Amino acid sequence: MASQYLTGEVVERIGGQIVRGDVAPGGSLPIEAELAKQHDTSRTVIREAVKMLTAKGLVGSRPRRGTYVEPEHKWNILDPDVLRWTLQRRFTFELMRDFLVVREGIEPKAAAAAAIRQDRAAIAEIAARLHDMREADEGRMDSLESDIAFHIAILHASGNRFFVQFSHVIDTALRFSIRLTNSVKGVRMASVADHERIYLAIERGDAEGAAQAAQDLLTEALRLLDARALSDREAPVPVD
Amino acid sequence: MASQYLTGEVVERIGGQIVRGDVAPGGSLPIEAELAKQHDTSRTVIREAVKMLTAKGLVGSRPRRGTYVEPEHKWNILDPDVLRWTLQRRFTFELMRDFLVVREGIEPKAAAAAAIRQDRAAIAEIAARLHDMREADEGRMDSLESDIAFHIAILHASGNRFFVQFSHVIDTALRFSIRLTNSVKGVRMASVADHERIYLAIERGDAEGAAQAAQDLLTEALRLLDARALSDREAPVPVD
DNA sequence: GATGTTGAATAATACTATCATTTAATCGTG
DNA sequence: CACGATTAAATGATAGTATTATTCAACATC
Repeated sequence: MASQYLTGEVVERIGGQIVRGDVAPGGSLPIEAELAKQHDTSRTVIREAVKMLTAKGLVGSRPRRGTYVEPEHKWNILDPDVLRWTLQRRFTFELMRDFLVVREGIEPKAAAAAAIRQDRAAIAEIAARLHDMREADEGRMDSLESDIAFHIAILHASGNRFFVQFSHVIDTALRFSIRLTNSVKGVRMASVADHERIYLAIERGDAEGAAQAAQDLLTEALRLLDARALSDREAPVPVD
Repeated sequence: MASQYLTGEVVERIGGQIVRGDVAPGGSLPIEAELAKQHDTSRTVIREAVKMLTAKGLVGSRPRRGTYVEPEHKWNILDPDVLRWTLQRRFTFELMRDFLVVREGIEPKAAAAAAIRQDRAAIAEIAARLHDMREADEGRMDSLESDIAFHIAILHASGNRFFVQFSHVIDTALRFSIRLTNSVKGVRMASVADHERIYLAIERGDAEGAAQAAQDLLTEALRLLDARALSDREAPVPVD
């Protein structure tokens, strides 16, 4: 081996394995030398990979004890990588529901903040993404990407540093969320009109209206999710 | 050097410097060999430290280009370390306000979820933390710690995996937030009674009441913060 | 003159080997 | 059986070398 971005690949593999549950929290990974053999690489690369996983809260390591998986509550699930692994390997309706509840907390607040702040450039960006969504509706653009971009644009327009940072979380999770909700046959969950309501409220500085419109969109998504969860009971693991 | 957990110290130092703004986003850090000399250690340690900072989104590195600071929007500010550095070195009323708005999004939702879920063990934990707060009020316990523990307990009682993960963020940030709001002379911002209202609503399964009580507490905190921001204009940088 | 190609310099990436330190587990004693 | 000393296993740290991607500039080509 020596494929340049090798450390990243090892992080990806081991991180994925851990999140998938190959090693239970509290359990030990093989020792560094053994991991090096398993991944056909040197101990140095393994050490650097383990350090990255440590930074994400997935593992810890002490002399003699070895490298062990941390309890789940220490995992930094808001880290884009960890979140992606989690959604890829442990996708359930329950998790999706938890995520929608978080969005209910964040997005209406962000929309309201954007309406108050009136950052013209940022609002123009939202309009542009709305335009993309219309194009996508007629097949001239990617529907998933433009939908995500619209939601991200609102977070940016809020001017709240934490909301901006949430973009990564929302971005990663929406790729799964939207794919799921859209996959319900015959139902186009998030219509362009619904999104437009949010934009218009922000544009005219109507904080409450923006929050309400964002809330409505998510309430509807939750309703659909619950309906579907009831129909195909405990049917997880799609995507990718 | 050779102080055993050296890598962590180097991460702390370099991470702190970056967040403080010693190197502007886009700018380059010294080359690995130079960093090793500066921190009086080996290149290996520097490499492992840089990898950890990479995992937190603070830096990137490519052959020939060197190690460079990523634009701020790529920083994983929800990472406990990054958040702590940010609050330690860039503490402003604006940031504090942004954080309170996030809490407004999260905590009422978590309180409502806890009221619906009715996890008796988790609710007992909230009661215990409330009890600690009363003790603290009479000087028999640490006020900051018990206040934080109370809020964290609610997040756990929500049963929402993302809210639980938020504990780290809230925990880190509250250590600064509460210290600030409490430092306003003569004003005890978060009274035990206010917290008790939240607990009682959760306990009796009143989702809306719990959300409202949590919301009220935060609204009051915001009001106080704004009032203080007006009085001692642009006066940041306390704590630690 | 604009554009594309080649090649040398450079700085990071990857690997190997070795020593130091910490600490869990074991072994001997009292 | 308790408990301190010993041992050994695993990570932590260091030094040095080989490899490779990237940049930048010189050069050729259109």
